[in-house]
Amino acid sequence: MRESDICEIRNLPIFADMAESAFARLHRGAYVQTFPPQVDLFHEGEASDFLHVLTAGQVELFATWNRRETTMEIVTPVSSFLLAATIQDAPFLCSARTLEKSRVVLLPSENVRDVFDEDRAFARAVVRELAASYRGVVKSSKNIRLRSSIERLANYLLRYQDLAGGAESFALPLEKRKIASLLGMTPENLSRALRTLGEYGVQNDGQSITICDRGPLLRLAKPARLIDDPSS
Amino acid sequence: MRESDICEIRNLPIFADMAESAFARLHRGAYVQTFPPQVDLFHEGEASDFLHVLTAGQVELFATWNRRETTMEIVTPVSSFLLAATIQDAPFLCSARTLEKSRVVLLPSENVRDVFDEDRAFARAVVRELAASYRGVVKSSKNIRLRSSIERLANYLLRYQDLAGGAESFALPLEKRKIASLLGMTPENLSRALRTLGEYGVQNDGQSITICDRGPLLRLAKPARLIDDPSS
DNA sequence: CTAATCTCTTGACAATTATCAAGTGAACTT
DNA sequence: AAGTTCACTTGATAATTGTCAAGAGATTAG
Repeated sequence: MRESDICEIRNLPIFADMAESAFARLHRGAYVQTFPPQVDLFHEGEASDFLHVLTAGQVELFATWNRRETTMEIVTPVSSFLLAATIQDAPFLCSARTLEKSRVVLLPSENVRDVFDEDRAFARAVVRELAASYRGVVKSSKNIRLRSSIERLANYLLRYQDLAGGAESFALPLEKRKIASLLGMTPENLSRALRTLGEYGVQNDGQSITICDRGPLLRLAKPARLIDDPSS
Repeated sequence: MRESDICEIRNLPIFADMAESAFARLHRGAYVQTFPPQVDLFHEGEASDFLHVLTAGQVELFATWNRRETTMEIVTPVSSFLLAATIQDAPFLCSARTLEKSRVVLLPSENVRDVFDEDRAFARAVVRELAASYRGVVKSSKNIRLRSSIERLANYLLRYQDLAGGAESFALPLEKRKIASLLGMTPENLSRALRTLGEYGVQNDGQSITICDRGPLLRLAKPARLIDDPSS
């Protein structure tokens, strides 16, 4: 593992506060891999021998059943993923593939479990990270259960406008078919929903979205802190 | 807090391995409450000052948005709930109400966070419990995203037949409208789905379900370890 | 440059799911 | 015992969502 990779992940909340010696034990035997786009990293059901940290690129976590597939989450740098499977030493519930050229740091799961017992700061950070992930999935579940697809889309657009600094126009961060899958709908349905949102002040051209007036969209979306705010 | 309550929760995996002194610090200032059925315990958005442990009865965790409501989980004894909110010191994402007369042990959240830092066995148990909860929500999310309502119902029935020891006939563990809400469907829809399952060997009379032949139902439900097995 | 591939869009249609209204039967209240 | 309430069921209908097919436009490979 190169010095630059070590530095990069060291600043993550999950590693930031731990002792240097514990961090060294954690990344002993770790390695880094670079993948081209559209590569499968692992498949659901496999054993999770490494905690993964994405340092560059984009990774999709998806699940399959009966020839159906759904996007569970998009991982963006710099963040860890698969913490729960690592802790439990249990098989992955999701599969993963790169969407862009990606760089992944792999920390042996055994190290994670060992150092968890030895370093309090790390233990605290791990449990906080896990609690945050848990709350993230619960929010996503509420989103799917309580809202129709057009309501989910409206909230998605508002969130990404905020992330884009509130600019009237911004680019969608993903292919539309991935957005559709993430929102639990078909690409056809997404296409039609975007047209319908024209009546609510949303203009769409390719990957570009323009929201001329947030008012109508907000009245439709009714964003709620306990569903849409990632920090609460 | 009475001696019997202390014993009861002490045997939970989350408390079983910790030192006696740590356990004592944990339940200092704890108390126990008994609630009649249909009582609201707390509402989403409120601060989580206590880790809850249900020792008797049944509690529903539900979420609301825009006058809609959905059941997120049914808590059965003996188990803890609200661990993630406790750890993060963050507001509840769900509301809770009793479905039966229930007994709840309340452990101050501050104690949980403090003892987490002091007792390794407890820290390990907390993180494992949280990881298990996380994986539970992910499975539930896969269930909702990848399956139609009748497929979810078919899997639900098969699971409860197993829990009932595999007997041909067994009683539903909840009111049908709660089952409907848990499965993300309306009561009307559940009623019709149960009729449809008649073609798959399911007989229903009130709270009683009889599955004369699991074959057809299994072919419809296609249960998967990574969605339906709570232990994997 | 051309052909092939792929995403996105649109239309027609089908399946799924929800809503509204009414009726039945059981449990509970007075 | 009679009345009330409530869960559940059923029918009719509407809304939502998915499927299939075809075509436009962009990108990529040769």
